[in-house]
Amino acid sequence: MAARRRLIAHLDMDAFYASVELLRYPDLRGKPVVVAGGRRHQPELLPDGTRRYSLLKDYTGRGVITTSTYEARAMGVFSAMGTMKAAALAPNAVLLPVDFEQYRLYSRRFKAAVAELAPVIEDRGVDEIYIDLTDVPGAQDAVGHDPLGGVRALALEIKNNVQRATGGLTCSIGVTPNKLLSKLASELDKPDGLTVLTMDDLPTRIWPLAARKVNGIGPKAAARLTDLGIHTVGELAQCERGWLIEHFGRSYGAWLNDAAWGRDERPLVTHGEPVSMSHETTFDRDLHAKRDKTELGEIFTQLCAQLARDLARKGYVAQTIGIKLRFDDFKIVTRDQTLPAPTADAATIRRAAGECLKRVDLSRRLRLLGVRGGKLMTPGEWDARLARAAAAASRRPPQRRASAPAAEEPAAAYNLPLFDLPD
DNA sequence: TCTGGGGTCCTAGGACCC
DNA sequence: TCTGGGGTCCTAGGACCC
Repeated sequence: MAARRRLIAHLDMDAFYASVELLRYPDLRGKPVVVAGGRRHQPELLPDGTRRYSLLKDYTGRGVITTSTYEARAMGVFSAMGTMKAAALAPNAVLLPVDFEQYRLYSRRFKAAVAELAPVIEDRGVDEIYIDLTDVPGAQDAVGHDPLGGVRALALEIKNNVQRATGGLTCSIGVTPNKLLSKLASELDKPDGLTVLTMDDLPTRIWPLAARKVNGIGPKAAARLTDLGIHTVGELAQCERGWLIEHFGRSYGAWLNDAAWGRDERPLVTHGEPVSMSHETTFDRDLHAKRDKTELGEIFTQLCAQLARDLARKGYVAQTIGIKLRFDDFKIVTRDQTLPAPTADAATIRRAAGECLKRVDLSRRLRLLGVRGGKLMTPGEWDARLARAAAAASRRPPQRRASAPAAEEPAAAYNLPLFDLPD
């Protein structure tokens, strides 16, 4: 009896946002299409029933490309690229606005389709998931001379189910013994791909890849590796563990060594509570705290109101309120403040965020402003915490009891925030 | 042609308590 | 009076990911 092997899949939807858009605009199929932020490029329905689309060359603004179709990618247009730069490369590509509601709808559909066949799923965002196939019936079976035939058939079935449930969307799947390798494998045969690897395939399939492809090696680490003469995963694997630890620290150095050798025992995380919620916006032009005070104040208040709405809608309160600023030189500054009690109230959030803002030097012009709520909990969790604290206090001698924090300080205790609330 | 918005996790220093 | 650890929370920044 062969030992059970760990079978972890990574499923990645192909050009997800763009593909969802093509479902409702089938006339765009085969054309270079990009999805990018902004509301000013909604397709226009003409009297004769046809649509007029915005083109990339008509775009002005500071947005970036969110997704592009494979036709647009062939012209050098990729996600995270500045939209103005993309327009220079593909001026006649069709430009569509993002519609997260629609993507979330299709996200739920494809995940449900996977769950019908394999219920152990880790959510990794709107367009990708990990799936544990280890204990799915048939996954461990050999088919003919192929010891991985069973899992190959299962993965194909998952792909078909996704396509059927979404009206034709394709995905790419990698199956390997762990999450790290599967994430790499799912990219090897994109789009509409399936790649099944074992540890034996490491030297031929993984080691030739750029180190930057590894999930966890970002632009900074990749640049440092390049400076050290390391470009591929294979070159990284040839580095001594101790040498990597010297250069990258105990934790990250050891991880780099493990990653290059395909070692990763992380389990799937099938549930999770949010840690923070935030809203931020990049202005059309850089704003100055004094000269553009009114405009900034309105945006600031709106961001707080949006955060409050989101918290309430999802049933959370936040005890830490923070702000994020990006200056015209792209430097980012954050400030935050933990409140005596959590809140989802717009005015309370606004007041706390205003306090944070007063601790920042605002002589430079601002490019971005954001508001964040952290230390999230449900109102019930907070009540339970208060009850526990009260019970503990009653068990202590009275002279040692700490004075309970005021639920909310009187408004007069706060100085006027720099960006005044409009009346 | 400059670079979005939503997140998570890690590190590190200082405060504060035992 | 001096010294010292451990543990936890708060804050700021930064890397990374989708």
